[in-house]
Amino acid sequence: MQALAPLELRLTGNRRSVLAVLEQSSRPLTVEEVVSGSGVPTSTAYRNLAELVEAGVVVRVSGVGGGDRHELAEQFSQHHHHHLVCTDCGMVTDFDPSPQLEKLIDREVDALLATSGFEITHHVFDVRGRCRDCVAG
Amino acid sequence: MQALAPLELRLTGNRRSVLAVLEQSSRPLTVEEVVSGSGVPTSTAYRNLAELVEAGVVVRVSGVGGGDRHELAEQFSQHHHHHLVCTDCGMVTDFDPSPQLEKLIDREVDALLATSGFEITHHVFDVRGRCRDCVAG
DNA sequence: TTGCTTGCAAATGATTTGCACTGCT
DNA sequence: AGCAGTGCAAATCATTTGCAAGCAA
Repeated sequence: MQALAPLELRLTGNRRSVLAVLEQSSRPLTVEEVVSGSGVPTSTAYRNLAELVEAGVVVRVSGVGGGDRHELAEQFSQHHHHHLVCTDCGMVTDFDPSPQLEKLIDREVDALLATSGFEITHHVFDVRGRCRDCVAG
Repeated sequence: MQALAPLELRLTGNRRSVLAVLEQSSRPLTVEEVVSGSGVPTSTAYRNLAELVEAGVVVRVSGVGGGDRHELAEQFSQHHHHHLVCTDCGMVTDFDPSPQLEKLIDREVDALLATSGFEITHHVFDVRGRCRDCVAG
């Protein structure tokens, strides 16, 4: 993770820890999960995550209650993906989209770009439902 | 809006007001907007919105900070649609998806249904960027 | 009448901030 | 050295809840 160098952020031990936790996760994490996974104090975790989001290294994923979740921006993680969100417990899992769907989405986004006046940066395709555990429990 | 009859919710003046505000809006509203638009006290607005979400009449849309937004469920509003979210000011606008995209999304969702163990209820396709005002401002 | 609803104020829980201290570069 | 970064505790903000009084069915 060399991402911080070109930005105005020092690569401190705390930030290293926060990024390491996000890097090792296959799903977006809540602040609480980042704190317990990294050992970084809560207030610093909030501050670091906010800075990293601001810098574009991390993205906030809004789940369903229980606070926002965070993951590495796609350019710093392995690949483009989408989210499977449990509307019951709030758990978020990553999944890969089909190339065909992505292509069509890109086309749709281009059309919106032309008509909406929005400066479009990215898209979110979330699928929602109840996860295996919640269905069972 | 006859939606409440079959549910276990009384059609009170407050709920009527809350639903009226949502009905008249072309975009999802924050709790604060619902409160100022309906005159219903904040605590009651929160309670009503939660009940309506529970009953499936209203859906919560997670924007970008500034609290969740709410809109009528698609079966009670005009049509299926998606959201254009401004990552700067949090504004959410509705837009119509292409039928072609919807078809492909449905197919993708079917595939996930088979592999994920999730009981899938619906999908969210959001496009994010900066709105005309924020780009200008 | 009956019990769901309401409104206020107090409680909660997540997130933010002031400030003095620490440690990166 | 110099200033960004840190940690604690206090402050803030959205949201939730207890409880007595009000209203729909």
